[in-house]
Amino acid sequence: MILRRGFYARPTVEVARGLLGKILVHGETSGKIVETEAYLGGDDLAAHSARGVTARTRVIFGPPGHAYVYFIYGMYECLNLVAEPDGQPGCVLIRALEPVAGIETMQRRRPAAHTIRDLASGPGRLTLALGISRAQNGVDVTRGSLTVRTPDGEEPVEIEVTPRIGIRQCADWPLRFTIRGNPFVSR
DNA sequence: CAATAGATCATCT
DNA sequence: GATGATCTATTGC
Repeated sequence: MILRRGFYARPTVEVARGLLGKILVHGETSGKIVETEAYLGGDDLAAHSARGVTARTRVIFGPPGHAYVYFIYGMYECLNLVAEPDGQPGCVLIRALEPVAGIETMQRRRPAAHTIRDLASGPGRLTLALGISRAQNGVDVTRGSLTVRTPDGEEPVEIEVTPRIGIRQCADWPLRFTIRGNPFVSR
């Protein structure tokens, strides 16, 4: 089942928690989402949307259920899914996946990864493994080649909450969500 | 094993 | 002109 737009048109934190355990699919490759972070509107200064609408951040303010892909550190791209109703900022950073399908393709795209565990355990890693780039910025994630689905026989997940990684502003806000004990969570 | 430097560029000041 | 929601290779113990 592909997640419908209504799933994303909710508060960002609920979407971030709800995405854990879901399957991110791009072409022949897919992986289970095991780690997310919420980036809010308002006074969350760590979020790209904190300084208002710009050429880069306009998709965060757009309709939910779309991909926000940005380029960072001159080398890597990171994937977010837009939450909140149209007009309100909020997005969820996908930080780590447990590879499910197309593993050989992922290994070809990530020669530096020597174990399955390292294939997609990080924001920059999973975009490389799934072949996601800025070409996917703004695409609709409820249809097309990039989607999120509920797994067959979905199991309940135990969620662990911690501060977000790699930021300076609001560094102690508990907005990082992981599946407790899952070995594919990044370090 | 832990610490750190280097890669490299879009975006905003 | 500085900085950043990172990753990797290399150095040093």
